[in-house]
Amino acid sequence: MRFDTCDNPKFIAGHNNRDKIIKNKNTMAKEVTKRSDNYSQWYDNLVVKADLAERSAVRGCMVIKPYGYAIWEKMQDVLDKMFKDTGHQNAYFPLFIPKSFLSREAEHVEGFAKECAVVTHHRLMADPNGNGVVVDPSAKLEEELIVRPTSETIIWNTYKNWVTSWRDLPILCNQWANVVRWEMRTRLFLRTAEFLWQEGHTAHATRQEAEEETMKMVNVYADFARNYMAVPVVVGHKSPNERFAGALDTMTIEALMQDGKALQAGTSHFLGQNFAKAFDVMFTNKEGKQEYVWATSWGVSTRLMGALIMAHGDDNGLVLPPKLAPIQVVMVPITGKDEAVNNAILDKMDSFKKELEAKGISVKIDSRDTLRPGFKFAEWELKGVPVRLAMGGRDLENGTVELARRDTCEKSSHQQEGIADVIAALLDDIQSNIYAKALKFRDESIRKVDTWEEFKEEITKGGFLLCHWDGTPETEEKIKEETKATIRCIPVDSAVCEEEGTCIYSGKPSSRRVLFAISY
RNA sequence: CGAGAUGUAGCGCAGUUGGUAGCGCACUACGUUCGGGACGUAGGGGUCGCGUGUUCGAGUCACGUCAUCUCGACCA
Repeated sequence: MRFDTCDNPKFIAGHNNRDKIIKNKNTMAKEVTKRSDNYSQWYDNLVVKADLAERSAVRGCMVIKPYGYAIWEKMQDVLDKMFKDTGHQNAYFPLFIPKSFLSREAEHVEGFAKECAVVTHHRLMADPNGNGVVVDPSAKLEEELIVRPTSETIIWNTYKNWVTSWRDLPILCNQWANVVRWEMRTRLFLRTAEFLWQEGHTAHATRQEAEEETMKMVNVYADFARNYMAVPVVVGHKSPNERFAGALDTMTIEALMQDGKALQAGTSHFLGQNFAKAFDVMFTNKEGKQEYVWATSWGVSTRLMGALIMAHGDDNGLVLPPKLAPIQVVMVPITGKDEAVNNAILDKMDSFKKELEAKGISVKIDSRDTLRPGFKFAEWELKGVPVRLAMGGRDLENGTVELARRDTCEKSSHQQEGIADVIAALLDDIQSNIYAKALKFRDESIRKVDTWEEFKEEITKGGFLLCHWDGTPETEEKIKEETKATIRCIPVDSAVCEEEGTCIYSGKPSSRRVLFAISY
């Protein structure tokens, strides 16, 4: 485990009342847990304190607050464009699925049955005993409805009517939706009973085309994670044990969190003809023969929010990559008694704001006059705003401003002239810096391990272990039982993986290494 | 569903051998402040999770119940 702290002593130095600062530091220490003390608590704490989300009155369900939702919306905007650029269209399918649909595909039902919410009645009535309302027994549904845990079944039942000829293919649809999976234990963003996601569902005439689609979309996710979230990911295939229920192959992007645990951040499934057969979706091919359609599905969820928080956050709060930050620059005026000076500062800030907005940079001027600057600094750091600009009476005289970057907490003084260009460059630099930092951490956390003894020791330290595996589900299961570690993926892309060796657990021969970790 | 813990103001907590509820933060008003989480003064806010019992009297004791959290099993 490793944490980079950002406890800059400059924040304290020079203040004329050290006792007060220390007192306040203590107060904060109580409020915000440090990562090294308790990583889970730090995470939960941060999600709430940074105003991203909170627990709701409904068991296992969260309220995503405006600031958190704004980040999700930015993610949606980028992903939606990427989907459309790769030829997909949005559509919407029902929240409810007839219960019988779920059982059409045997593995699928087995995978999801345990976590489905079921609608049994369509009406309530006043309780005859006077205790509020009860279900109206006469309103029992003929066929019960499942609240979708994922939409393959309802969608493939629909696609049946959309496809008759090879000319109708491919179908490339995506939907933005909520789904419900009744989990035993929940954590904000990482695992909630209801969550938001997108699910792409495509239908193809050939196996090859569907396999290419599966690969294409996992690469879209990897691209998004790396270039927008600034989170490095490993792309690979899931082992049969970890595969999506009903898929022939599941591809995944795996990210590493700062506590050394892995997080599955997105998946893309090659479904073969399983759902086409279950829902009887056939087409006439160019040769005039009847054939089952080939399918894929792929999704990312609000879990990405969790990945974002855990990949970059520090003991001062959230650290947002500029490309996804709802507010990229916050301006804090340092005001005093002189109203003329205060107004001049705010006027300057307004002009900076216009310049920045012309460059497509989002800016907030924090002109709340009942709060002191120090409080605002701390608050915007907690919320992860990439760049802060502060300006007071002295700056006004000198023609300068102070810039602070969230990723390193470094402060610097700049001339007002050309400040928009400086900030634009700084945002780019922050984006690449936090990626570089996360990449360095991730790369340093990948180790090759060749003996079982070493494996048991190393896995407790967190990170990814590259090991030989004999390819059997039994061995994977044993390793999981003894160490809690699972195969996160069989990496597609790594030259280091492809070498002969012997399975770490069984000693049987293996032709390539796979990636193990303890995961969320 | 197995093991453990906790429910007292919006949040975090204290509350002694049972005697009628308090602290910090937050909140409201006014004033002084404002370059790293300000200070003063004055305020407001509670079915002590719920129920039953013991008692003259229950936040406190007993039994029951509900909820939440942590750790397991399950999962994007």
